[in-house]
Amino acid sequence: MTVLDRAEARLLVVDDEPNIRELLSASLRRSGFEVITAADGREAVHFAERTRPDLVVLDVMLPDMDGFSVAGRLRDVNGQTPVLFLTARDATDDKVAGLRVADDYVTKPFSLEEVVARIRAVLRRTRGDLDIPARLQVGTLELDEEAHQVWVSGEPVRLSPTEFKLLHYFMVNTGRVLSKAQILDHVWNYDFGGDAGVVESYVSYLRRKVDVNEPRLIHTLRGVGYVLRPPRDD
Amino acid sequence: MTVLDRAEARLLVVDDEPNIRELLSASLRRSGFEVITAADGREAVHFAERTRPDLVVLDVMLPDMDGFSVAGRLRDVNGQTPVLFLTARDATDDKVAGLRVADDYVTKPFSLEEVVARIRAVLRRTRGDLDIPARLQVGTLELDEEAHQVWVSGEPVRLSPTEFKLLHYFMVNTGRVLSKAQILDHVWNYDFGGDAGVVESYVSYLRRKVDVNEPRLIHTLRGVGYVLRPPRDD
DNA sequence: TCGTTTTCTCAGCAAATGTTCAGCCTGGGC
DNA sequence: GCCCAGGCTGAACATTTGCTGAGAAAACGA
Repeated sequence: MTVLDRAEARLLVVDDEPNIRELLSASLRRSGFEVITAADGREAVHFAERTRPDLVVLDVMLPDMDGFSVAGRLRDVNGQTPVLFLTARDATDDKVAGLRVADDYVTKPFSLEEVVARIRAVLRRTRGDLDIPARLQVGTLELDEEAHQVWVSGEPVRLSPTEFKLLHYFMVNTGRVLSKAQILDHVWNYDFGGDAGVVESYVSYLRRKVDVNEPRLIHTLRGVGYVLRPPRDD
Repeated sequence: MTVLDRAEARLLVVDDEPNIRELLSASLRRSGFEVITAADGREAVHFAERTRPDLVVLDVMLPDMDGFSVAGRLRDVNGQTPVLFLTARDATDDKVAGLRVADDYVTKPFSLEEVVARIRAVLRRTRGDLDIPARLQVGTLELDEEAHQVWVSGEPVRLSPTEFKLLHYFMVNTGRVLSKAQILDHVWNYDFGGDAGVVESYVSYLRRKVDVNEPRLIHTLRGVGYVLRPPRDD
């Protein structure tokens, strides 16, 4: 993902499952964030005190204390740190009880695209962060993250959620080659079991809906992957 | 969720339950207010002296002193700070009598929409705050918050309380995508246990009553949520 | 109190979306 | 030019999502 000279923001990732923690922190670092991790609530509060993160990604279910208490403590310690909750898809009770205090939340299993998008959205809202653009543009292609809308040469285009996420991933990585495996890892949920064939299907859908004019923007690199290239430097 | 350059007003939120305090302060901040919190009467008076809030949201039942005494003290200290009381639904007579001291009150469990609306109304009344519009308009849709009335192409429409709150939430967030969870969290009481199905029902009711003309204003974004979009940029 | 309004749930239907796959196409090495 | 692995795409199928009408239950008002 985007590589920046300086970190966009400092994040604290809190989850007791090492897999998830690693998955998230690696991916978020690649997206340009500075990342600190914690495995439980106690650790989270401790690190938050010392490092003053700009945002906390917090699993609702932790071994020592539930996420809401942690969020409360964090806010006691560190003013109005925004919190993005991670929660199981069917955690109905939790939602009712506490998710409203969250600035946003993502259900497990999530896709990395989704988490990054939510983090950016929250930072944009809570800090009015203008370094994080809500609107992307490549050639005649425009994408508004907040309005969840896409235009081709000014004409609105309807995309399904997956199509939208895929296009967004391409646009954030304009000019960078993305392998099918990489795309699968970022755009699809981390528990997706299928093979890279889906990616081909969705690239096909996208081209039909979004890449209709010459010069083409989405290019195939045989044996390597795909690139979204702006016009003129093909 | 409106993002503002400056805070609309400074609020002091007083409640001994941490959950409620967090819920309110997170949500009010998201609505553009600057928020200070206090857990009991003593703290409330102390903070009010120092920070001079524009309005105090005050739970009637506090561990150290009852809300009315607190309100009295606040007024001794800080002129005529308006107060919005929070009270249990089954308020007995003495309480109701006391509530006449309040500029307004909201019963628990409340919906965030309701609290924000009341706060705005009180600020409008007591400060003549013109930054806070009482009338919203989107396309041929008009909503008067104060008169609690809605017109479609100039024709008045009868809405139930929930329908009204939902429409208001849509209109305040024109152009912004709202997920069903988000809608549930803001428009329904915080103790609502049901699922997002109700939202679908109420959107259906609303469309039938207020979104009868082309072009449609309320759009469904499958898998994402709903948007109220003004005509012409679909 | 009784009738009316409102809220909420639910199930059946329709439509959109996600996934797989087989057959065809194509670029590039030989 | 021939071949073939890799890529493309239409079709089929499964799954998910959203819409709506009907009705039970609760709240409200006279």
